[in-house]
Amino acid sequence: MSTKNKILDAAESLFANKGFNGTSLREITGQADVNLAAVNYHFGSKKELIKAVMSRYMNELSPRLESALRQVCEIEAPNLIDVFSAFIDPLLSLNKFKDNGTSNFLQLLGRGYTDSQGFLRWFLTTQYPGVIDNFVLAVQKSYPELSAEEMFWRLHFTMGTVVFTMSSSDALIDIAKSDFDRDLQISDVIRNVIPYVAAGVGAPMPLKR
Amino acid sequence: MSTKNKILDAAESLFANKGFNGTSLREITGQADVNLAAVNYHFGSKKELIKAVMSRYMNELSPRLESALRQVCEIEAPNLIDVFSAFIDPLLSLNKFKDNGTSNFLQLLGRGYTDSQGFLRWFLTTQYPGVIDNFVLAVQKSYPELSAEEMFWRLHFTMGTVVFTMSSSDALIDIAKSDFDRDLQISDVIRNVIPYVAAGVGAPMPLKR
DNA sequence: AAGTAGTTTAAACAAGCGTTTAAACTAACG
DNA sequence: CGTTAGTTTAAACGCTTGTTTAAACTACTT
Repeated sequence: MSTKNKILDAAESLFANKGFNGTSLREITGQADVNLAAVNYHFGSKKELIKAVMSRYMNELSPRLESALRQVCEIEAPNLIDVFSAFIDPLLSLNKFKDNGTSNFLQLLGRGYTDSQGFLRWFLTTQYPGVIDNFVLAVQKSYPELSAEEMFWRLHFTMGTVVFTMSSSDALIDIAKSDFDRDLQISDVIRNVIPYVAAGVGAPMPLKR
Repeated sequence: MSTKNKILDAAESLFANKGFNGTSLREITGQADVNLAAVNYHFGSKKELIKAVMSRYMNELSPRLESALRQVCEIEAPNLIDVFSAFIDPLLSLNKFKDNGTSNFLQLLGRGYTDSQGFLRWFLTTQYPGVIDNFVLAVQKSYPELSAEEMFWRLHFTMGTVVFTMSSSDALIDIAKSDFDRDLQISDVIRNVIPYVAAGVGAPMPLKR
């Protein structure tokens, strides 16, 4: 395997588990078994390496997501469960693309939102706006009564639920094993969260005060 | 004001805004206008300082929360909106206790959950178990059909929603101003999130597969 | 007034960080 | 074979980190 890919793989799992700030280039190059200077040679800087790790996933994911969400919009009367279920297959397809792909990607998403002062939010909204646009369209078709303002809040809450859940999914799976004797996978976590966020976004419009 | 409190105040706002890993002792002592060595003299280490910042809030908050949740349990037929609304007054009371108290505390909670590999989860569950126990009791009384396993998941999702929302509440308030011309406060964010999490936790039990 | 416990201070410590340098190595082409 | 472009390497750079040291200062007690 190429040095570049060895770095990307090592950086990905370390970033997912310990955050961007919490992972040093020496840890990455140590786990990748390459020279320290290779990161700056191939990627220029640590920040560019972070972008490269995220891009590798987003380039795989965003066309699948956009197409799945467009399909939902073509349903005659879609509901919110349909909308959120559209995420399942594209997300799980990351596991074929790479071992632990789904889990790593979702954890990275969580890290990027809390580490590094909103840099990742800028990255996603500017580099991959198509996903967000199609998602909003699908939600609007499923719940037309939802005002733009209310939608803004609820989509943000949903982002929080998903990102936070996934960034601690390893711990959750461990607890499910010890407390309920269940052997769960990341796909089970995804399936569990869908009814929750669908109900949250679909909550009745609150009365004006 | 005492050196100790100057350090605690500076550390609190810096930790909330930049995370625990992202804040150096030199930034803290610089903003507090005290000597660098004062942190280690008064608190022993950075880790102990983090605990002290969290404890200052939890010691104020946990008795109020426990009592509010116990009151909910005494309602004849409480619903989930009652349960989550019980958090409002205790959380907002932190604003009397300190400027920006509510916002800072909730942001710190979010930081602690994602920074520092679950150290804060250990801290909260071992040091303040009474809050969690009373919360679970109140949810059970409001939604008895919810299985223990389903409850575990949904409470975790809720934690994620709240913690993530609050850790980025400053950004949210800014967006609400620019996009919808609304001047919101942290209390408005709290009131917005309650219908969402109440609906999420109250979602119908999924069919067995 | 001398002594003492508590606090503050400037300075230094060792360790880790991201990045840069320049030399060594590799492989392909003319 | 010699040259050249691409890659890897060890070493060092300058800087920041949390922590420690020992001297200076403060305020209260004997």
